Amino acid sequence: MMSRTTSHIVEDETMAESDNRKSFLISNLLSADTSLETEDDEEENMSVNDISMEEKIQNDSKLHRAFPKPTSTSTIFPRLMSTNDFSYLYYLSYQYFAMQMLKTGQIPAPVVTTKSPSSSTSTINSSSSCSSSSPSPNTATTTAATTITSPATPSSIANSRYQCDGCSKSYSTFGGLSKHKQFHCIAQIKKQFQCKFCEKTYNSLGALKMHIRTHTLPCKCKICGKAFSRPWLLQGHVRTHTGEKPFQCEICCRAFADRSNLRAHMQTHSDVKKYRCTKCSKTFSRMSLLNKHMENCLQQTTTSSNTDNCTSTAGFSI
DNA sequence: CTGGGGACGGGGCCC
DNA sequence: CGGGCCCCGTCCCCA
Repeated sequence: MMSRTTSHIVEDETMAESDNRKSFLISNLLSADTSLETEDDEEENMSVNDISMEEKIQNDSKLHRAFPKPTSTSTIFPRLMSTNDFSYLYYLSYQYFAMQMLKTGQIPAPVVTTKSPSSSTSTINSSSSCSSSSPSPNTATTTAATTITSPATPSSIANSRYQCDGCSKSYSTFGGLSKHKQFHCIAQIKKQFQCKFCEKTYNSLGALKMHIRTHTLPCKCKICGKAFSRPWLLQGHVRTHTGEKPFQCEICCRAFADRSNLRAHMQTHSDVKKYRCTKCSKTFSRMSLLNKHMENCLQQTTTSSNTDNCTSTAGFSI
């Protein structure tokens, strides 16, 4: 809930009055928010819509009565940092603040950072601020907590942009940046699924969890204690103890404990192997055999000043 | 050196 | 979302 002591907007009001004001703001601005929706969906073309939005805010007398102008940056920033559960007001206040910066030429603080997720009651919901269809403050998402890098020089104020620290794309509104980071920025999305044990990143949580198993090795053999990342790997290992070979060659009836090894074995029954050297057309049942062959083939071609065939193609074909 | 088997790793897909 | 499975691949060893 909003703190009475930290809010400059509702410090003299009851919470009921605050809710009424919130509803008033939202209902009066949803019409103007059409441009914001367009902006969020069309990330690269936002400047025109932003100007339209700013003009609407600036010229809306109802808005000014409900949301009085701050008098200086010293009164703006504490409110921005503490208005934690009313993201729509936060968005509007920041828009208003940006306009004042444009007008006065004042230099804003270098960095304005939202509260960290550790303080759950003070997390600013930036995602709902850019979603006009659901302005509820209860839809806060920690992924939308972002760092806002403000322009550093007075000359750049005129081109006030919010830059993504993941891919360096810039946006003219905080809402546009928030939505970009939450849904579109590959760098930001990948950051969410980065392995804590190594540098690998994944597009999904499931893939990351699967990878993490290669570090934690949760499957241990009861016989020898060796650990594996997946149960079926352990299952295959246990076969080395039991001697079980469930995969049988249909041609020679030889049995294997591993399906991949049976597949490799099946290559031995084929006249034309799967992996072929593009230099001499010799075929091999395994990639490793082809690689070994190509090393020798490369040496031969090196001596004959033809070094490009086997290595450049480095290929295999069926 | 070559060919083949054994053991294992890891990403992706499906249920 | 997690487990099972498939597929591709690598490394090592041996005949």
